[in-house]
Amino acid sequence: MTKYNSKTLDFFERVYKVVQLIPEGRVTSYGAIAKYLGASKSSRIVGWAMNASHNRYEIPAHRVVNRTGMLTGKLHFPTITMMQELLELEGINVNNDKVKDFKNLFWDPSIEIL
DNA sequence: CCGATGACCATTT
DNA sequence: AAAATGGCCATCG
Repeated sequence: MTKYNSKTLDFFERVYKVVQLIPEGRVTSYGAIAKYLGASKSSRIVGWAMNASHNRYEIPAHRVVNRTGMLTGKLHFPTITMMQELLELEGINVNNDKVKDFKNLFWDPSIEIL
């Protein structure tokens, strides 16, 4: 598949690490992850990392949404309904591709991780 | 090498 | 307050 530079791979792995730390029933945003990694302006690259996460480890990408709580990445899943189903399995209510109580369920790594 | 695109976000108008 | 614009950085044609 696509080849990546060692630097990029390092950044990707850091992203995966944070994503894997997200507790069940909680969600976070691309920007929050980028911020935690010290690259608050590189939220787009976090999205790329998630795109590449398919070939990497088992990443709970369904717990990562954009800052408004919308399931923007659901189109990249094997099936467009999988993301929502996975979230609902964890007790997260999804309405019209948006996470309900997103503000309350939001998990900020830079705050929750010491 | 250059221009366009993107699972985004913050600022400006 | 809603909509447009810019920035950011890696990937692709």
